[in-house]
Amino acid sequence: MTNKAMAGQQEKFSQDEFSDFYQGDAAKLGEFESVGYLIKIAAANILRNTDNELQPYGLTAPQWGPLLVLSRGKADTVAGCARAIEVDTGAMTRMLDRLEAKGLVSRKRSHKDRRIVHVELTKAGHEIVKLIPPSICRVLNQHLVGFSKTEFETFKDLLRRFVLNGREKIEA
Amino acid sequence: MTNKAMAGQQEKFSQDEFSDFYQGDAAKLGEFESVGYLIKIAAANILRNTDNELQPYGLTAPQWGPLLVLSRGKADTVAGCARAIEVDTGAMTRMLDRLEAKGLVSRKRSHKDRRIVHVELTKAGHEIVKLIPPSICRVLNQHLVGFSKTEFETFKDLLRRFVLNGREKIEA
DNA sequence: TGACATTAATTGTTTAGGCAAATATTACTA
DNA sequence: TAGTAATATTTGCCTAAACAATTAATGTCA
Repeated sequence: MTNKAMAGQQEKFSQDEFSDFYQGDAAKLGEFESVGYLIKIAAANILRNTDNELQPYGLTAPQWGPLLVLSRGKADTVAGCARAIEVDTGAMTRMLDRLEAKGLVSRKRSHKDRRIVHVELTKAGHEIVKLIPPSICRVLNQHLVGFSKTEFETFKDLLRRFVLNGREKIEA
Repeated sequence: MTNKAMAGQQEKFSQDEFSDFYQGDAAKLGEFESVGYLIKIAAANILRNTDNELQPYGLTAPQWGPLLVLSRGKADTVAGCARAIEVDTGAMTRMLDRLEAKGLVSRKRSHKDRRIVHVELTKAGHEIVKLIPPSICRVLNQHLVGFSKTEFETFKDLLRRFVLNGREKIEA
């Protein structure tokens, strides 16, 4: 593969490891040299393209998240959905308001624990959920045109590490 | 690899190139296997961490963009700033309202072309701009801990291609 | 048991962005 | 030159997310 494997013998000497990718005066922060900018733009583009894909179904991009979470049984409460998608519970309450207004989900208070509100897909919700994954896949595959399988795996690996690095900082 | 690669002999030698990274039923769309999800989370984390860094200066994360654009002379009008940051001109108008309210920028109508409103940094704006790049750099470097220089370059390359692929679709 | 902490859900307030419409001004072109 | 197209800015309306505060219910522990 890369010349990286060659350095494997030294390994722990991090011959190539670095910690000052960006320096104080950085003249390139708002450009294609900045991973921050690139990620921001990438996220915005995914959002727009997904919005376009889902528009025929009357859905916005952020709305597919809760629907899929519910349909896959990953959560069945407001707070559960919020955790699954990593958003505020307040944001989730209002997101579910909108989905409820569209007749896609329904809520009812739990009897066992009266703090909890159970959320479930309506019949219409179940119908629409089927249409979502193909749309998402189309968008993602489009963004990945020209990627090799190895590049795809590398990309995910780098993204995961990037995310986890940042997370430590948050919870510090 | 898969039986797909066998057909590669006919194609353009793209032995490893692929086009179905995600398939119709994809069970992993909201997880660490989805580049869409990863990018969304990455963007959100950058935003949060940058917010924390800039909070001492009374700035939010999205606000540093216009300030830097202005300070580097990349734009000096509302529409120019909007283009530089790739946001709506309506959003930029209101962003500049907020920055103006904080006394960081000022606006005045052009004499030559009376459609245009020129924007510039105030004295306070120039002061605060100096503090921004180090903060951004800290955040990005933190996210990149453990990356080798090659991985860093690879990461940017993949992100650029990912972005450009999606852009074609938008403008289609 | 009673005080205190935790959890769940909601609501208010703010920032932020997208899209569409309205207005004003300038550019282009037949 | 008249009429139309394009550009710049603003505003209205909507979605979305964060943070803080509130309310209600449940858990925990001395």
